[in-house]
Amino acid sequence: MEASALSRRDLARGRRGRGEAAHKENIFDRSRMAPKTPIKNEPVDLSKQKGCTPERNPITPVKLVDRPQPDPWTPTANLKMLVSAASPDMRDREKKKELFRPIENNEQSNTPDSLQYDMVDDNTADEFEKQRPSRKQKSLGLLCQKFLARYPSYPLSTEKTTISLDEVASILGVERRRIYDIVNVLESLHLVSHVAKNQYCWHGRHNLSQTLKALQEAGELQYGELMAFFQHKEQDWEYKFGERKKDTIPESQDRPLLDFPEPDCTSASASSRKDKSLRIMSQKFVMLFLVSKTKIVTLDIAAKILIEETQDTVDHSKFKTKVRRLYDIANVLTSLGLIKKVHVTEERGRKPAFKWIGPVEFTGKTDEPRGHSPTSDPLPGMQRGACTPYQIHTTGKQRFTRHSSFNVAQPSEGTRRKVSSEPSSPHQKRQACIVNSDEYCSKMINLAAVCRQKIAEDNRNRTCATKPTLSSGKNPGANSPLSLLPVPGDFDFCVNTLPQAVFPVVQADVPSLSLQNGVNSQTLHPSMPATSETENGKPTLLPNQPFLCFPSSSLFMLCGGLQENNLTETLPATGDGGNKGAETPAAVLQAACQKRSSRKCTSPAAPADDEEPAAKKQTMEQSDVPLSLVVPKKSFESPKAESTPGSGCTSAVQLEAFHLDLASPDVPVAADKDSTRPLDSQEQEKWPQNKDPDEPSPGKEHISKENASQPFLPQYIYVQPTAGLSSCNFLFSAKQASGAISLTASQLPSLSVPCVMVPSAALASFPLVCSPTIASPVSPVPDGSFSAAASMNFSVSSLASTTPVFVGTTAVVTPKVSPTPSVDHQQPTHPTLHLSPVLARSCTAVKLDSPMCVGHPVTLLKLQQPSSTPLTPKNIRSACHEAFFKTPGSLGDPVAWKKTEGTQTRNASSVQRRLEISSTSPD
DNA sequence: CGATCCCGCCACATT
DNA sequence: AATGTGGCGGGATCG
Repeated sequence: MEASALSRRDLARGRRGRGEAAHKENIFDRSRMAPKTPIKNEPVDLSKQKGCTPERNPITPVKLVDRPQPDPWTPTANLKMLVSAASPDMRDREKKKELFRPIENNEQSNTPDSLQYDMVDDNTADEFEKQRPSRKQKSLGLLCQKFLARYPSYPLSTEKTTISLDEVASILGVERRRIYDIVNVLESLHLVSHVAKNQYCWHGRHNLSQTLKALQEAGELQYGELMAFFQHKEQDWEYKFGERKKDTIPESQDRPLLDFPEPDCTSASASSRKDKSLRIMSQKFVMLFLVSKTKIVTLDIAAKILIEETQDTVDHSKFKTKVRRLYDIANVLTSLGLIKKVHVTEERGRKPAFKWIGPVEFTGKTDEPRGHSPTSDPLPGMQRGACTPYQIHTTGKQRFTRHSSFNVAQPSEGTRRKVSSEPSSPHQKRQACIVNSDEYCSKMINLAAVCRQKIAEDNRNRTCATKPTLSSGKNPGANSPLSLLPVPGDFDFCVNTLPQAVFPVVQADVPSLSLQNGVNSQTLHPSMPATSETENGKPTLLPNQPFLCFPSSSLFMLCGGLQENNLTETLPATGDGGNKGAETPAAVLQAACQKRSSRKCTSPAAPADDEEPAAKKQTMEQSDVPLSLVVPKKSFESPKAESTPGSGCTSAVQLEAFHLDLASPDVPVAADKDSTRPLDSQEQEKWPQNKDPDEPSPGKEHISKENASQPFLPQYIYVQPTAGLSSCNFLFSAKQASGAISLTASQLPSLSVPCVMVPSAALASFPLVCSPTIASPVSPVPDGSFSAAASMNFSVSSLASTTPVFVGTTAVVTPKVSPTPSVDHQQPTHPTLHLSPVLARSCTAVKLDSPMCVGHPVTLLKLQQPSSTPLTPKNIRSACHEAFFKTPGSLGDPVAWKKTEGTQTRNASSVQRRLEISSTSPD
């Protein structure tokens, strides 16, 4: 009866026609149950639907769980009954919830809803009409509130509440589909976990802080990387990358990286859909908030970011779709009280945005790998690095096993998960994945924006380093590819040369130059394997080659010059700073770097650091501009469309590409280089490229060739590790520093190019490390993780410095050696960067195998700090961090990577993949 | 009219 | 093949 009535109404309203048929799912037909209550839910009348006559009886066996049949609605009848019974209660809740709602916009909507609800009962159909109408009542946010109302925020650990989707759907009177929307978001925050088919386990908010923290960390890292990537991308890469990426990325990596490596199950294989999943989007979205200083994220920005694609412009439709999804997510988050809707008025106008109103404490998180961070973590243990997230469950309370936390955790994942009871649900896979590398673009964007803001502020505040960046002009000398690194003097980065080569910098203190020098000095030996490792599988470092490691952010810097361009584009919109153009990039870089470095490094170690960081922080905070995230419009994207769909992001790919190159020199590399060149070229040219093209490693060769061919070559190639890999990023300077070259030439032509590895995770924390050369090629270690860790460690320890370095390609830093190289990073004076003294202090060469890198063992120079921390590979959490991003597997085996092979890029962003797929459809 | 976002088709994943 | 999941976007509502 009612149903029909309802349906009519609906129809009348014009609801979408589709409906008619629809309702397959479970709609509750409460109608039958209680005629009168139209209930909030909508009454969909199933009856008509599809032919079935629902009315048949609602009562049917409920499918609650099973839902044997297609006609769900009927089955649910039972539920309905329940519902009906409950309905009053429900209503109350709802009302209450509404109250809750405030979170969001609060006020507004409530009343109506509630009223309506009430009305419903009383009135009949007529009223119904009234009632039902509003969409609000049906809104996902309201639904979510209802949903949440059913479960305690902090359930006793003992009791594990299982949630039956069908049941809930029926109770709430909605289709199951809607419940999925809610649950997916909740799952991304670990409030629930998917236990089995239709079954979810309610965890409540116990882990929320941990989760958020993890997300924050992940977000930072990722972004950082992205940023770096971004730059690259923008610069040259775009196109090239795009292509490469395509190649590489797609397949292999995809998401695997982060995604879900779930603990056990996951094998990673499947994931197809999941990538996109709302779950992931949700996490990313949350990350945006967490990394945003302002805590405000506009929808469009978020959408852009989340559209990994990179596609620029891309489809408008896509954008729209993304936005729709974001609304869905936002509604749930709002219901959770984590965000609220706000409007940001920007240049362009007023834009819808959401502000994070949830806990931020963890924000402070430290991520540092190193030690436990100071920050207060709620959860003990967790924090360390990436691990934390995982732990979440474990940590204390929890019983819930099932789900996974972020993928990241690989480590234990399995264990944990299983723990729970679960049978195994196939579904396990799904866990939330944290972002992956994919989104570089988006991240980049964000980061850029953020950085930009920061920078701007920073600039204001401090002058020091900032600007230099891009301006390319700054140090010509510096320009050298590596030079970048050096720039900063303080920065952390250390350069070391290998035994042979040494970077003056390091030792000297000032490094800035060192890079350059280092470069020069370095010798490469022909060997090269470094790059080549890829091929082998093991990476070896080149002995002589210099390496630089720095935080991804740093990388950013490196690209700086390039970036600028890009950045500029991207950033433009933002108003804050004003920094747009050149500065921006730099700023960004700085910011990025700083942050990280500061955090990580922060520590006390470097005096200087404190200052700066603080300043930065301040700035950051201040900057709050909501917009921070604002992304430029698509600027970044546009250009390249051609390249590939995925082009934008490529970071991950790059790495692979990189590897590939080594392996097979041909192609890709060149391309990259080309692309790169442009940027740097100017400055770079100066440098002579000494390298020889001839020899050595393929990769190098390419480079060298290019160099040769082109004088400028300055570029770096950045490889992002993205996914799995370790998080290392490599930068290669296309051209080396002249000096390096020279040396090289004689010795190692092949290698001449310096590489920079940056572990993403690690990076974050520390500045850079450059090792000019590495000593032995170590075999790739099994523990890739370690390597990463190791690197990190050292870096961390050593680097106390906070300051980020900027490297602008162009501007970059001056080579100048600063007087106080080491220590004061900060001196205002420095033009650009500061080196961290620490680094300078001692760099030891360490060999790391970086897993990331493909395993080849790279030797990093370690800086010893005063305290030298041992680098054991493992120890560091940095490793964890890495892991965080990566899948375990990746970490572990370098080899695997290779296998991955072709892909190389695990990095590739899933997005890209998708894109590609779509367009191409690889699969 | 733009912002929101409900609704449910339909494809993919899993069983 | 059935069913669970959930991407996706049309188009209805809201403001």
